[in-house]
Amino acid sequence: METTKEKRRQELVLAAFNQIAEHGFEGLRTRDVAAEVGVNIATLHYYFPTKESLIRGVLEHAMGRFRSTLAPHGSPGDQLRNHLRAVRKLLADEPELGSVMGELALRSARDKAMASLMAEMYDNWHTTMRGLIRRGVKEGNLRPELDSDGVAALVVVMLTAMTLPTMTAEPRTGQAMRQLERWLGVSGQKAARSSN
Amino acid sequence: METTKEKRRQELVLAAFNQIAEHGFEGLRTRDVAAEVGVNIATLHYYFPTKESLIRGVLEHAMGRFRSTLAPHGSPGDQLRNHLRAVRKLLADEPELGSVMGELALRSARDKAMASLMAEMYDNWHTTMRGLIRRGVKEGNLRPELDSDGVAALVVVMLTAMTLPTMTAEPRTGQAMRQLERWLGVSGQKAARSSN
Amino acid sequence: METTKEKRRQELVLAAFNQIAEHGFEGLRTRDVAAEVGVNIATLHYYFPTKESLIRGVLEHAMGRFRSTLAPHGSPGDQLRNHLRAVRKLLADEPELGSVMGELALRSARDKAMASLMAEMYDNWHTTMRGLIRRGVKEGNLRPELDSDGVAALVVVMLTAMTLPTMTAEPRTGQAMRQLERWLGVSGQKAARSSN
Amino acid sequence: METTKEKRRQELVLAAFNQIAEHGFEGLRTRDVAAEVGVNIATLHYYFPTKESLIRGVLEHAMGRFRSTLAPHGSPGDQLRNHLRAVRKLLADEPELGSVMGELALRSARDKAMASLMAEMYDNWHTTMRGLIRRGVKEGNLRPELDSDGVAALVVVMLTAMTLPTMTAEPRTGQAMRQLERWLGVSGQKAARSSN
DNA sequence: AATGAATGAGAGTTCATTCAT
DNA sequence: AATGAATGAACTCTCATTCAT
Repeated sequence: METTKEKRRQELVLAAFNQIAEHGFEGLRTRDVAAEVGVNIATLHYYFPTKESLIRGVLEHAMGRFRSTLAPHGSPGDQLRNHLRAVRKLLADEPELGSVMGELALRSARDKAMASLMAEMYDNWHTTMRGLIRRGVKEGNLRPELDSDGVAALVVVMLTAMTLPTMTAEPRTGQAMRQLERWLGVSGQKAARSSN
Repeated sequence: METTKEKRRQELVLAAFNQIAEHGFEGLRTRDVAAEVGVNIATLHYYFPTKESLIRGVLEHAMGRFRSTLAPHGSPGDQLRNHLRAVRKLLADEPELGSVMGELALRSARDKAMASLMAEMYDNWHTTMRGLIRRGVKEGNLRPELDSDGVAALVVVMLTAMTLPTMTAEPRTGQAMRQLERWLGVSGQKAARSSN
Repeated sequence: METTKEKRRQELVLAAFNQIAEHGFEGLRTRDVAAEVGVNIATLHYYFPTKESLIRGVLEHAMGRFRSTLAPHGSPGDQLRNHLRAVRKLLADEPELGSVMGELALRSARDKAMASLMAEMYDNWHTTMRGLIRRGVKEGNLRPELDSDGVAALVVVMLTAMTLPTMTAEPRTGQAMRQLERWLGVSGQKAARSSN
Repeated sequence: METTKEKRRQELVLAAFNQIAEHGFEGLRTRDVAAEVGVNIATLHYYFPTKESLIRGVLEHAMGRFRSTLAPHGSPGDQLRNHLRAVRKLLADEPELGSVMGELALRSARDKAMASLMAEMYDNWHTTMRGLIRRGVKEGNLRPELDSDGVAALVVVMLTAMTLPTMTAEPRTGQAMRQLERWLGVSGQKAARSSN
């Protein structure tokens, strides 16, 4: 059954994800991954012929976790603020996601295939942010003087930085986020009707 | 000779640094480190009894590379801008430094001793930035509305993000940096007399 | 198949036994053990996770070799004499057993787990001997003046001494054994109906 | 100075002796020996070119420790009893001596040079014991029916057995010794006037 | 679809020994 | 007479991968 097969693959990817979160790539052992799922090491290789292919699966999974942080509801300003907060909440709720993304980011420096996947993701992200800012400025709910490219870049960099475990430590991240919101002019409460 | 011994230790640390930059912790092999220096693997263990102690040496070295980026010359605003630029230049000139710091940051999540060293460094950094901003505001060469803690946090986070190899890719970093300078109000050229 | 697995374990234990007999613990190399069986070193570790666990296997095997030397047939005097001779024959036929027991005895001084196993074995042995002597005296086929505890101790010590390779050298051992039999009063020929 | 040199050699031998007693040959490390004396490992090699030569030194030292256990005073029976007790006392006072002799005995199985030294020692010992017994029997202070060769062999075997750490554990050794004395007819107190 | 058994290649670490000083 | 520095050769143990079943 296709479904069963896909399910097992997913289990293995999740287990690998957890292992990377806990021990880093340095400590990733295929045997431990198999053990966490409760299958034989040879079974893992049945689904993922090489360790590398398993890691590819983890990358896809990790990137997918961020897809929900961009909800197309409300004004551009709202969307921007909500995105910032959603990312922050996601990393607070699943700190492992930060570690794993960090590991993947570092690894991409040595892995061309991975690098191009990540570059593509970052480009999309940057473009989305820039579009949001432009529309926000045009529609009047973001400060008019904002340089859309610069701000988009800063937002992406900031959010990425937060994936680093070193950074996750409060209160620094919170302070930095609030300052960013202030500068963006989206710092209002919850469903912000903020107009500046 | 003390010097000779210290020199060899330094050679080994540098070689390890390079290996980490190139292959990550995942691919760090003591044998390759020794080979890069041109000594036997047993010689490496003569200077660093364990791989772990060698890594500790790399951490110290990497942190030391950043010490020169804070020069106590000029107004607080100048110092702040110069620091931003010095860090960026350092990472541009030595991209390996970014990778290695990233690797160390990730590793610190699993290594208590390393974590406390890094935490200490970040605290000092934050405090220094905050002091600079406060004095800049008081002396009138930084915008008066700046929240020193928030901005200091944002600066630290931003600069840290730049160590990630994924981020190093232009043009994003440059754009983000310029935007930050603009918000800080230190974006003037060279010896900035910037008054905003 | 359970049998196959147990068989391979046994092969490895036997090979380790031989290596210890030939080279002592000092010269025991896991690689040589694996090679003697004709398997890869990793295979050895598949069956015995550590060298220590392999040694434990050797200890059990060696102790097991002695179990057959106590046959519950005949009068206590017969049993005693037959035991003496069986041990001596065993050591004569398998001199390696002596070396290995010697090595194990020495090692037990530094290995608590091993020490307690050996202590238990010696206690059982002593108790068995004492029981034999007591019954022999009571039933009248051993000299009445024998102190069961002292004699049991002496027998155990004597037989143990014979495991030392230095001692194995004839004619000393034979002479000592005959003298012991004489004192015990069990020196008759073969199926001894000895009455003294 | 010859004396100084000899002294240092002796220090090293003693340290090696201690190390063997504590860790066996298996755990004998030249570096630890040098460290115990407080000299550099290269210095050890200046006095003993190879580990083997150092071990030879330990063998000589250990054998020498037994020389005092044979005092030519009193009747043959006295001498015999005193010898038994002196050996037992020596091993009780210096249990390390037992371990080391055991280690040496086992090693001699693999070391021809060592084997011949030990064989020679045992031959001398046996001969001495036999002479003592013969004279004791002739002079009437040892039982007349004793077979000098058998008894000498048994005595030597018994005393050797006591060097094994497994055997050192009371009360077995004491019981065995007393039984031996009883059979020999030398079990009287102190300066025994025993005539049987 | 799943596994037990096996392995080649290599990992970090150790150790007796050497040599220039 | 003594040492710091260096090394070759091993050592135990690990790991991703394979394959017959």
